[in-house]
Amino acid sequence: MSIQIPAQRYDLIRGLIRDAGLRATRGRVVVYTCLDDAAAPVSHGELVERLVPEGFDRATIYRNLTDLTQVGLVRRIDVGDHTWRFELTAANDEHEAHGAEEHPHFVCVDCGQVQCLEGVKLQVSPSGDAPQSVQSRQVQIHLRGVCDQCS
Amino acid sequence: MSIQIPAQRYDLIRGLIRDAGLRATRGRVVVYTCLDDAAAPVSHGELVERLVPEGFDRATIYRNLTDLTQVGLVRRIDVGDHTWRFELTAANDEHEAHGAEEHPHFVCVDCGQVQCLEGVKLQVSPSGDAPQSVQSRQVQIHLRGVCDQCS
DNA sequence: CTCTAAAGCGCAACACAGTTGCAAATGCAG
DNA sequence: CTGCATTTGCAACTGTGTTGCGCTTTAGAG
Repeated sequence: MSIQIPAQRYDLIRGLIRDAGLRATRGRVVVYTCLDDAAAPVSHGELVERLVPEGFDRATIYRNLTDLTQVGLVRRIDVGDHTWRFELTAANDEHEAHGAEEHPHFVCVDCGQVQCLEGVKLQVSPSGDAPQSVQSRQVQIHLRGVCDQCS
Repeated sequence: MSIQIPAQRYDLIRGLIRDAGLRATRGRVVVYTCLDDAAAPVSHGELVERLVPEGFDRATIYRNLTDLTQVGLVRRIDVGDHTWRFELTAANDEHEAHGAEEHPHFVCVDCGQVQCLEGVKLQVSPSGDAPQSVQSRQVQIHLRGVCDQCS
């Protein structure tokens, strides 16, 4: 099973990568495509399994993932099993539309799905020893548990 | 700086470990004591750094941590940096430093330091779309931001 | 189209937390 | 005190993540 990408889609993705400020190499387009096709966040190991037989290198896949992460096309998460998983940020563009206020993210430790929680707020006791950044809500809030589908 | 534990405290901890169903070896008492003394969850690596010079072995420390975790004296958490951290469970914490329930942890995205947050609670709106595990508080809560020292 | 500097690639090796097999040492029940 | 199951120390290994370096490719200028 080799990697076949329709020319139109290839060029579209190529454009996304170049717009982000990276050179659009075949490796990057293929990595991006794999993430796009995946239903759930993908680990480096899974991509290696899939792409090394196609002639791509472990290190290249790794660097492409981190490069794409650095320019913001991809998000890197750790669902608790000590392996990084990657997913397109574009696919979850609603994140940006949520408005300025920081909302918590729920990560399923089983399937890795990330979900935004609008109805969950922090309640910081004034007497607390919490850092400034917590008190001023300048923090990312991650809840790790099992999602309804996986439980 | 060597490990000195007052006889009274040593025997107390020894008793806790034996009550939990484990043999109270010196290594286990020392590991437990270190966790008890720590203000924040401790990683295996940190304990190794601390205890190997005292003559303890990496593997022994590792196994003691997992043993203590298995019998419920210790809780193992993963704040997303690919290292396990260990802290005493509230049930047997004489210091009252930790509340009864599982508390949120603050992770500095700069220096990596982890801190326990006692005065921070979740507030889940009943109308929300939050998963069951969130509503029943069966989740680990992580706040990621910059700590006071790093800001 | 051709050329070139910079960016990216492949290889191989390393880093690092976590984990295990096994013989020797030790806690503890009786 | 003794026997023996548990625990330890050592050393080696796994799997994921990471990097140095010389070669190749990309993208843009000419």
